[in-house]
Amino acid sequence: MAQRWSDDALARLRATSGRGGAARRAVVEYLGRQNCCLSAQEIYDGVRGRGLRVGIASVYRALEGLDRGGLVQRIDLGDGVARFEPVLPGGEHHHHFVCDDCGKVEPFEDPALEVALERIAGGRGYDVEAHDVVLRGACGECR
Amino acid sequence: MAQRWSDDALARLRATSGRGGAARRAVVEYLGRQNCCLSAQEIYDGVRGRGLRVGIASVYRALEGLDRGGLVQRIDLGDGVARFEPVLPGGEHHHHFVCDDCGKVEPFEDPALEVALERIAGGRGYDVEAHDVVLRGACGECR
DNA sequence: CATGTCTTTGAGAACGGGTATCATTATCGT
DNA sequence: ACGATAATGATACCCGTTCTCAAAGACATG
Repeated sequence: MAQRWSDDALARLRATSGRGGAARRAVVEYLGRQNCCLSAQEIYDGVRGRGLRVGIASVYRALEGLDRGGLVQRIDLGDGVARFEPVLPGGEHHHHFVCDDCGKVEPFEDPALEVALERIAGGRGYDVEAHDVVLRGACGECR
Repeated sequence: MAQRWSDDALARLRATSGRGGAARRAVVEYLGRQNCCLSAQEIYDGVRGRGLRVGIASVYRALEGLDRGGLVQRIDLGDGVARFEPVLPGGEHHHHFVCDDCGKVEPFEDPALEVALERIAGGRGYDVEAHDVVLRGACGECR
């Protein structure tokens, strides 16, 4: 599935952008292997760790393209660092719990929450396209 | 009510910090007069606009103290700027809708959403103390 | 009220994530 | 293989936030 996302993302990037590139490919492949959000710096370190000489600017450029195409979700956990994670084709997605104590980030899913969010989207004059939910507190270990 | 929050916040700050200060008082009073979130820069400009010579560092210091005491909520709308708003004593609070087009920020309340969030807090191993919800899309005017 | 101690304050330097710049490199249709 | 042109990497830059430190202010005491 992750492989699937990477291939799909690369194909769509090429369709809108016209030309390929090694840095972009490295970022997409690295991102497709993860299952939760990563900061640009983490992606940069991860890709560099494989011996590829990519610039941090290229990481941001790739992420911007992915974000514009809806292939990646930008997540803000409140620490001033943007994180990114693949948007899976099925539409299912998760939210995040952040431990105030140890800083650990854990994903969670909750259908009832999604329903409540959908209702809000429909009920107001807004045209809601995305929603971010972050829970904060103490995790099981730190409690 | 706003007046009430300011007085309460100042009293509690003094209790934990031991000593008063003009900058802190100015920030708290300015913040207490608002009804939605403000950035540190907006608070700084607002206080300065009243002719008070306060430093931006003092604004951040006051906000940090208020945040530690749970008197203010830190809100991250995803644009890299932290915003702050008073936490009202009743416990009622709202979330935010951000227009991707014009950047307008509107508060909204939704009891059903709160219920869903409460359920999550209870159901997992976490000890949830706070939750942030941000909806993004096109507002009524920009649609 | 005057004094002394200790906290707060304001200005500006420092820091860090993210973006812009620009010469160089790589891609891909021809 | 060639050439037009987009992508890349290093680095300078921007801006929000934090740190530093001397000066000013607050409070207890005499």
